Amino acid sequence: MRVLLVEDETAIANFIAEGLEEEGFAVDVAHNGKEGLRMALDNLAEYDLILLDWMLPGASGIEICRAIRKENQTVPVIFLTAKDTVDDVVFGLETGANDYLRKPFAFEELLARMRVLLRSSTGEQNIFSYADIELDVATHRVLKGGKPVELTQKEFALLELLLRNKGKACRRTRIIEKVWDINFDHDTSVIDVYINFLRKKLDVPNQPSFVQTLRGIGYRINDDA
Amino acid sequence: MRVLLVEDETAIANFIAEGLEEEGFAVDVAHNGKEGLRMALDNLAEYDLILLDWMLPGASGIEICRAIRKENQTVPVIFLTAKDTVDDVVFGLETGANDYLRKPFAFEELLARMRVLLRSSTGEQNIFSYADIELDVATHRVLKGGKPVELTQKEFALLELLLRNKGKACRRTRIIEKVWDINFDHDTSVIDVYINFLRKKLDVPNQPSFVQTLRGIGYRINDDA
DNA sequence: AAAGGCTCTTAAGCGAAATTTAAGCAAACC
DNA sequence: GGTTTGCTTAAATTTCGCTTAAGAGCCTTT
Repeated sequence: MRVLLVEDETAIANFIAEGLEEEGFAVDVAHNGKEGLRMALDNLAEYDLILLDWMLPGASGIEICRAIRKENQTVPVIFLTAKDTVDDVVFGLETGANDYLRKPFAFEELLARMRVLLRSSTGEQNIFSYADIELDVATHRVLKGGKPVELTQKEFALLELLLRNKGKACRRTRIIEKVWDINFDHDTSVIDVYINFLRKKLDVPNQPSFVQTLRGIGYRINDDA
Repeated sequence: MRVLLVEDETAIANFIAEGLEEEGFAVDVAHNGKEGLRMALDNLAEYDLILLDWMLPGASGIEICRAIRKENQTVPVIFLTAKDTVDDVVFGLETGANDYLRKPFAFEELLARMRVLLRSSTGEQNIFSYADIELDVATHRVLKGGKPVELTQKEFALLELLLRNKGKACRRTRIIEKVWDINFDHDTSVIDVYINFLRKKLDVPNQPSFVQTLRGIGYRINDDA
């Protein structure tokens, strides 16, 4: 974990830097605003977190924070400053900082707040695909070759079922149960009709269909892509 | 934006809830620990942010926070509490909270800190836009082609939800839950009416609407601008 | 206290789109 | 070649969203 600390008072800078190093962080220190700005912009991708004093000779912490946010929306920034009115805090946070500690602060609290910001958030996705067809359950979107294809509810539900079972056969009775109702009239041709709708929207002309017909059983999307 | 507030002192709870509602949040209040725990776990996915008092009858804020983190790693949690030692703060943050405010706090600071957490859960932004429409969460204003457009709370909340999810489908049930209430009568046409209001205020006559209807699903603002 | 205005919600008719049915045709299997 | 099963199309039916209008609730003004 690499941290950039911009702080002009040497005593405070050393205190924080040493404390963080003991905790296993790699710390770069900038002792004035200009140096801080340069270091931040030169190696922005290298830093996992940035600590900024507000009042600095050369360039203020606010300016540095704005410059950082222009380049990189995600790297966490914490203000450490003696400016302690509510307006200061609000202003600092609106500039793009993720947290704001009023001096004097306890080192332990700084550490705890840094760890909060470093806890990585992992967003998971629910995407199923075959060849150049992609279906995103979360956003309810289907792409074909990168371009959006508008599907109706039933079309989407049917395609989702088939893709979730890629490589496996989907029996007609199971399709009826999952996409339509358990108590759906069993001799109907809705499935055929909807398979036809999907093929019209997703197949490439004069090419084998993306979904195989299993005569007497149901349908299957192959496993090969 | 839907917020769960767990706070046993009625006066404080009302003060915060009303303030947040004026800012356009949908707020659910739990008045003791047990209720808070139940509400949090029952509808965790619906909340965009959770505010917890520490000392509560029934179950402590710490317990609630732990239970939340067991289920969901990402929803932002802020402690609001009179426990003000550094050890308390560190302990609270290590339990999984994202921020910690010592009582008494300024409402403005709470708001600013909430906005920090809400923008980082949606990509570090306070301004959302589509084509010449701009929505600023911080100032609660909407511009169309640079000119201010007056929107009501509900209109604003709906537009914000749609813009935060630009490119994604917003399902009707999700819209009802986020902008109206979790327990809102589900067969109502409020959504249609409000979409209509937004279209009247923001669309260009004889041009496709800024928001697409996804029949049977909900609405979407496209990704292309 | 009444009047007016604003926001939010409900309800109903209309029209368009989605879904289902039905029927004739084509392909596969025996 | 006959039978079964699936494909395709068009028409019938149903659902869903759009649009209006109107009423309830609340706040402000007089």
